Amino acid sequence: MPELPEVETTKNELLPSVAGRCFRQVILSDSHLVAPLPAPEFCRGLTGQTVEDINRRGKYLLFRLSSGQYLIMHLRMTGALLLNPRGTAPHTRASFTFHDGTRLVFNDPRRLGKMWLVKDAESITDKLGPEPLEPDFTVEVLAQRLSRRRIPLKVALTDQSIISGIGNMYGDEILFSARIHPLRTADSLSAEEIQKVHRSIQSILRQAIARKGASTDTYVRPGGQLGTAHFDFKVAHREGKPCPVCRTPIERIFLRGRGTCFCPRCQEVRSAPRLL
DNA sequence: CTTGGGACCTGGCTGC
DNA sequence: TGCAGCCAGGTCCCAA
Repeated sequence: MPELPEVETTKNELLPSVAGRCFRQVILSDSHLVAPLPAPEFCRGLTGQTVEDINRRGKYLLFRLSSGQYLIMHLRMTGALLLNPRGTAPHTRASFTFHDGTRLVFNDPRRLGKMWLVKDAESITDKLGPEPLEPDFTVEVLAQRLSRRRIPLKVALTDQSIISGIGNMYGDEILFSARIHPLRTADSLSAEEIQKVHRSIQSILRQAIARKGASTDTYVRPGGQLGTAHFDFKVAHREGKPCPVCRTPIERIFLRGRGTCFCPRCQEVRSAPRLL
């Protein structure tokens, strides 16, 4: 599932082939993919515009256009962007052809992905919490974002309005790296534990970006290559397998209807569990 | 404030 | 072998 490292990789690898290119033709094969304009107006509005830059905010990709508008994309569960794919990808939802012949394809088997053409990117991203890899995301900022929140830490880490970019699998990896139980409430952490969570957020995400993301499911890089971050996973997607540290079988519980994997020995509930 | 559930969506897996 | 039914989880929305 595309989370921050996958979206960051997609942005980085799209940029050299897309920046400075002008849209010649836009074809939508799935009209409910786009908002707020109806599909025909979306295509017309994009045609003739040049991509000035691509940025990432949380799990969103922001294409800044020559008109000052933004083309915004969210890959949700199974979306992927492909550059000049060979043949016809089976789940093509949108196809963008640039003036120089470069082709960009939005592929999405489950059709949960979304695209917007808007004047103001803020209208889409304004509810997102801070970027966890930016220099202003300090330990103090994390402490403040988690304070007075009586929700499980796992739920807090994956709440896009508290911190942006972390999803289910990296949330599990971060908690294992910090050796903290996913059910500990966000407001129960000691200063030392918050420090550990902060370090883990940055190291897990940075390492995953260095590995070009995790190809556990449908995620592929724009050139079609797989990411390799999932080879580093210690708990995510590893229910029943031995913990790489202590060999205890990895457990899986449900939080907010989402599976959460952790090591019951390395991530013991020590103090102030409150939820157990 | 919090939790839980449903909705969206479909390929791939399970079990009969 | 075939097919119904479940599962995956990012995001939003609603009820309690």
